[in-house]
Amino acid sequence: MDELDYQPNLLAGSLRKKKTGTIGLIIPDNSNMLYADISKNFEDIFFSKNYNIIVGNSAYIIKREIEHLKNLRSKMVDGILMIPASTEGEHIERIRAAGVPVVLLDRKIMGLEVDYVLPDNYQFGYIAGKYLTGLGHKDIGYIDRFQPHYHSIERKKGFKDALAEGGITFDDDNVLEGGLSYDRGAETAKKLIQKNKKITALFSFNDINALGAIRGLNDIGLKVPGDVSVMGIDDIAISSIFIPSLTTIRYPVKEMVDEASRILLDRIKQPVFKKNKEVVIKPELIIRESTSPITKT
Amino acid sequence: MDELDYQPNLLAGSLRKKKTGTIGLIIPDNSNMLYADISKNFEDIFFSKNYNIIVGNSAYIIKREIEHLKNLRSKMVDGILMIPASTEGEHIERIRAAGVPVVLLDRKIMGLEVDYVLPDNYQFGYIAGKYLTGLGHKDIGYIDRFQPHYHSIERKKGFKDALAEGGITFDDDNVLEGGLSYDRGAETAKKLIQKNKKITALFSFNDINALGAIRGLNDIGLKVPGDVSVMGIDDIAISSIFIPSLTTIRYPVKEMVDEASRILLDRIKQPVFKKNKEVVIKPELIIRESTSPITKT
DNA sequence: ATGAAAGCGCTAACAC
DNA sequence: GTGTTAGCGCTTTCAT
Repeated sequence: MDELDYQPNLLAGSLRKKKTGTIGLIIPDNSNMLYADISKNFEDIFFSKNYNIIVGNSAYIIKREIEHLKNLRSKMVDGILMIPASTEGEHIERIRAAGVPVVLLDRKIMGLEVDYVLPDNYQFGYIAGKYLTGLGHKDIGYIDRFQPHYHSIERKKGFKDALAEGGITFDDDNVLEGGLSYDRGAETAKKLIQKNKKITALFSFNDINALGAIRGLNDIGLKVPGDVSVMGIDDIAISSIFIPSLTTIRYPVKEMVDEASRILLDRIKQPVFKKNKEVVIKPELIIRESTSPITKT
Repeated sequence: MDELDYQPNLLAGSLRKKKTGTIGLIIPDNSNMLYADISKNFEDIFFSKNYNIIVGNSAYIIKREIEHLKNLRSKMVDGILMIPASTEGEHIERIRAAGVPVVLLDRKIMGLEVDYVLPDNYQFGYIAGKYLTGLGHKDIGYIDRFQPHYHSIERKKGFKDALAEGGITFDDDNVLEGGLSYDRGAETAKKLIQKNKKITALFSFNDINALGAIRGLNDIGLKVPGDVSVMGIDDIAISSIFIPSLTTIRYPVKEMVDEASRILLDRIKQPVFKKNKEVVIKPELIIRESTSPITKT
């Protein structure tokens, strides 16, 4: 009857049970180290709970995200975790209305009522501002996201408040929208310094960008941290490896993934939609080599 | 009959058609940038062909790999791509015998007859040897994989041959098994230099390790490439970003993924198992800042 | 052409 | 407790 190597057809069982034991994960881009890390952490947790994961990269393209969502729904996944590609929420609302639990990570979509797990964006800015002013820096360049968004606005607000507490007024002239990439970081850092030679520190929207800034400063003969201190946000793997290693604020990947997994698993067990959850997790300062007390006067 | 937002249940169709439109991907560790890149490339290709991907991280643990394979088979995936976790092949043979097309990437498992897509490991070593001797280096440190394996042995052979062509005999004393990680790279580079002060160049098993080596050399006051040239293998994202940027031999990710996808898709269409394929793809030298002509005499 | 029915391989419900 | 059957939602086949 069974010839030793039998494996049940889970498809049939799933059809019957209306549970597939697979969950969907949609991220913008697996070659972004932060997202790769998030994805790996998810996989670990759900593997231990006997779930499989279908991953999809949206590439920040809303059409791809929509298509992935459709596929996942048709494949009857038990739940979905996603980092949204845009500020559009209608398609997400739809799949949730169809009864599929959805937990969003990283970004909030205004007007969309689902479960969220977010980093404390205000704190990202606040911690950086406090730390840099504590080192004596007064003229601080700020590299903002290319198109300011909900989260970047929060970060800037926190930064501004920290400066104010140190008696320093945030100078809008020291802000440049330098995008998120390494190359744009290099470029933007140079521009900022040329614009204002008094700058002794730079705070960037993310680590990759900050690393680019260090390279850019090096290229015009400025030493980090000797001449200019640089810090970023995320604490991706490169940041500790880079020379100089980067002072940064750790994106709480593990905590966020744990929390999101817990919520999703709960929703799967208990599909009654009570009040949505919104969990916000505090980040943590990681001091390394790229920052130092002010030396110029 | 259909209230606007109907989505078909693909489970039912799959059960009938014996085609799920999902394929399995097993990699050792998605937080390794090379594998993250491979995984992203696969996802892109199969998305465009209307497949979904179930990913699993084996974490180099054979038990996990076996479990993932079981799951994938039970979920009736149409095919499987994997980077094997070990040199064990029995469980892979079994799933293939059950009629699931399997393509292995990166490593060969001796005695296992499946389709393979591999980088040309001999060339990795040969190209490095040629380039370094071409720069005039004669005393070259070699950081080998922790436990030498099929691929690392090939690499060393190529390196040796290149040196021989330059009239240099490969010195086994210049070899240390320094593992694959950044930290081990730093440690091993220091040991090598202390062992043989005449070393002017270092070749490492992979980029992460080579980057660690640069850090290690820096820490004992040696400049790269001024005092010692360093090169690696892979060309991961960090390598072009690092200061100094790393001379390396590009792991042909895109070409390999393209080829593996093509083979897998073929096998899915045409499940008759003819002769297995073994495709070997040539890597490419990427010259950057971490290497320079010899200066010492 | 269009429509009815059988069946994919399981699980849950039901009968014994 | 054990054995049988109905049915999950599709696709495919067969009959009209």
